Amino acid sequence: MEDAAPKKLSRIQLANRRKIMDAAVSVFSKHGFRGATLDQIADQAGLSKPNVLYYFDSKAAIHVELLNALMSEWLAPLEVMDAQGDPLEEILNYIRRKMEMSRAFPRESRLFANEIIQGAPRMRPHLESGLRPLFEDKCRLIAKWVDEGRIANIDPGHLILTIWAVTQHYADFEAQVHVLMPDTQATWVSAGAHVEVMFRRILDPGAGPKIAKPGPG
Amino acid sequence: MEDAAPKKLSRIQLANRRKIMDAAVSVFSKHGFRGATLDQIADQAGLSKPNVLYYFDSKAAIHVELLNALMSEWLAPLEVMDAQGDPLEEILNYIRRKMEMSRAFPRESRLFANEIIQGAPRMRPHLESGLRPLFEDKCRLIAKWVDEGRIANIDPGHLILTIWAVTQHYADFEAQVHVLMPDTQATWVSAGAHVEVMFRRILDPGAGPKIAKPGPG
DNA sequence: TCAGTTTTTTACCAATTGGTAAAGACACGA
DNA sequence: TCGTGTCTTTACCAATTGGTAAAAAACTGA
Repeated sequence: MEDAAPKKLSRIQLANRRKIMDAAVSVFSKHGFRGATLDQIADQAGLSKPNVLYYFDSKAAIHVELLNALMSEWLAPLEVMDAQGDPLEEILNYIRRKMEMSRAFPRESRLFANEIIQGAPRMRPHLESGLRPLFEDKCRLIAKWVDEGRIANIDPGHLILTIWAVTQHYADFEAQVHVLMPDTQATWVSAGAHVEVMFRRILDPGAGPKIAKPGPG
Repeated sequence: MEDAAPKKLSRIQLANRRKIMDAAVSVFSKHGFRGATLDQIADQAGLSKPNVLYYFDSKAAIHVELLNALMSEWLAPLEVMDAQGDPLEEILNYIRRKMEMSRAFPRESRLFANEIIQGAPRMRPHLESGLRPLFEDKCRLIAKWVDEGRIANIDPGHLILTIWAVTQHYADFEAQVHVLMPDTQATWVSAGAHVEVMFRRILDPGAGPKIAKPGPG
């Protein structure tokens, strides 16, 4: 119903909404939803607070619009994982894309991380309806590859969680990583090499089935 | 100077301070520092707000005392990693301890995660002085094991980061994990098996040096 | 140019926030 | 029993918070 009006946005509206969204990514990712304030967002966007509220109904509205807008972008790399391709390369390409996203969009990664850590109060419906079907779909695909012996035996769900954990860690925990590895640029390079080597070892079917798989038949 | 007074704490003081700390873990881990309020902490502790401030100077004081008190507990599993033991078992035991901590103390894990994600504004000194030396020490140990060929060739620093990322992910992103794997108990069991298999594959020296190591000599 | 619309600013709230002052209730040894 | 120190409550702030009303300004097409 409220989606029925396809009102065109003027040049100014578009520009200001983008300014606000960009500022909101910074502020929400740095303080979480409760810790972020409209004044901070308005400041960073270069607008007055009432002016921000002229474009968005409320602080919560900014937050959900941000999450919704970013969700599909965030899931895109997983969506392109293709049943027709070479299993190892498909998974490694997914990992490479996720690493690149962590490097290029750390604020966005931390925005999601904040929301999830704090219990996903505003995003759970989206997780159920958007993330879960995709997750289950790709789990089935990976399980098939495992069954066919094209990658090593591994739990598909936990594999995906592990990929998220490792790749997003470099963005979400940047502050800590930076303390331990001060040369940021070198860290990203070596991190890329590390995850590549690591997941090759995990997925290489040549290593043979170390764990008996209680498969059908 | 302020540490010079070893004032004994009465039974009541001890009990109430513990109540406050426990409540603070819950509130800070759920909302981050900025998003948490003294009223929430007081409520959850079953005390009035001024009474909470009778035991702690300020909201910030509670937060830093929490982080400081938990820091050493959190690092303990890494400290016990022993140069004398079997490399693979030492590392796997560390991983098992970290998994157990994530399972048993997810709030504490999220408390740290919030602080780090938000830039570690109140914890950076501790990271520099407490975490970094330990991290570097264990990196040297792992590097030695790699040099001796007792585990597979891998970047020690990134290995440790990966262990943190994977183990803490199950606690920090519990809300998301729960959406994707609703049976919480089964998830912890399968997760334990998964990380064990995974890191065995990563570290098994039998796999041979897949990457040329530009070592000395 | 000018009426009509969109955008921005100014001036406000009421509620919540972290924190204080001071009086009152309590504990406990002499 | 009393007095002294510990603990708790009540009653407050001043600042910040998310949000509103309405006037002012800027832009628009004719």
